[in-house]
Amino acid sequence: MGISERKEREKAEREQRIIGAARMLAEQDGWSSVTVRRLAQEIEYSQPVLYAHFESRDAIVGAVALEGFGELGPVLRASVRRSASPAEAMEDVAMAYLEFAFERPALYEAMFVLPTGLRFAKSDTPQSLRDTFGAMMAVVEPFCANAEVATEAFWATLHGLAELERDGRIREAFRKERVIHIINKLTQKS
Amino acid sequence: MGISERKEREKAEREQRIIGAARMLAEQDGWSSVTVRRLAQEIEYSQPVLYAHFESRDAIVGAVALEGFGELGPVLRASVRRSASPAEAMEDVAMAYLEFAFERPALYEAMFVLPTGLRFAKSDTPQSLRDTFGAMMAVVEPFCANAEVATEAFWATLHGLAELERDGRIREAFRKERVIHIINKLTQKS
DNA sequence: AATTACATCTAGCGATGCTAGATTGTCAAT
DNA sequence: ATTGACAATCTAGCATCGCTAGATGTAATT
Repeated sequence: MGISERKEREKAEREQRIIGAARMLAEQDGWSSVTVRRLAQEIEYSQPVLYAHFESRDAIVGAVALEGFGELGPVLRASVRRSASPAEAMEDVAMAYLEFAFERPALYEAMFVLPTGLRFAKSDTPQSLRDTFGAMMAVVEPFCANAEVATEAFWATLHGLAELERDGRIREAFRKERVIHIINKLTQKS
Repeated sequence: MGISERKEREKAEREQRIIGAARMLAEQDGWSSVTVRRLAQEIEYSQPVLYAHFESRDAIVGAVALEGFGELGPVLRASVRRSASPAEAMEDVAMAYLEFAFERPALYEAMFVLPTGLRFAKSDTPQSLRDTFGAMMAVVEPFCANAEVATEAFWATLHGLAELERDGRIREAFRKERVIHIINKLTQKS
């Protein structure tokens, strides 16, 4: 039965090519230019083939988002300097989060702005996203009684900073100042 | 020369009807169902007429956003309880901001998520948006040295809370807890 | 060899945003 | 009053989008 396995392998490969093409095109020309036709052309198949892999265009965006979730957690963990104080660790994570958002704007957009058909409220939250949340909680915990609530708030702050800066509502030049200010406040005991 | 004035008046009126229809349809069925054809039908004109008023569909979204900016500032100012302490004032503004976002999700989306073609970084920021920023700065100022940076951070936090809660990434039930936690931190002196 | 099942494509549907060109209506000048 | 110019408005259509039904070719099964 090596044949069906080969087919499965090929299918998985093709699926990855779709996701890769979508991500590349999005990062290059923005998500609006990621069309099903363009993707089909990129993987050298006709359009209906894409629908054998994904239910809709949104689902493709979702697959890219999922890839992003798989990367963000490790990036955050790796960002913490060795022998950093708890407050420094928090600052490292904050800066790393923002750099992630600005260096891969299309990926970040897929993860947090575009409709992807992914569900989060329930238990079907992808493990990689749970990990990301965990990475943030690790640096928030030392300073807060209710770590979960505090992490949600921390995350929201970072997301807001990323979004408002991305479309020019707050001044790019003051990114570091804002982070310093916030970390300073959040690491006060109360 | 009353004629041309009447025409101008009628044109302004029609423009307002377009904006109103867009806002209503968006709040009712989401922005994706606000199409130029639907709007034309709503105001009982053909589609090209809309392009005599707005350069593109995005510009219509922008006009709705602008209307929203005109409302958010006053809402925030009015939210501060009489004889509230500085910390309480900050909490009032935070809660009012979130309630604004959740009670008029489509309006908020137009203001802060959708592409609108509006510019913000420069001096052409609409006055109403400056006012909104001012309303937030007023409650942040007592607690921070660099009020501008602190306000940007505060605003970002609120925006992040609104966005993450809107698509189910953080728990709706803990909204108040998150706000309390944040206000508690931000109002510590440092 | 005939038939079934599967993989893939061609062609097209109903939308979308937007626009060129025809058509109507409204005034001013003769 | 008639005509002509100008502005307002509409009809009709383009290119593109996401998506899919039905045709076509290919491989596996009987």
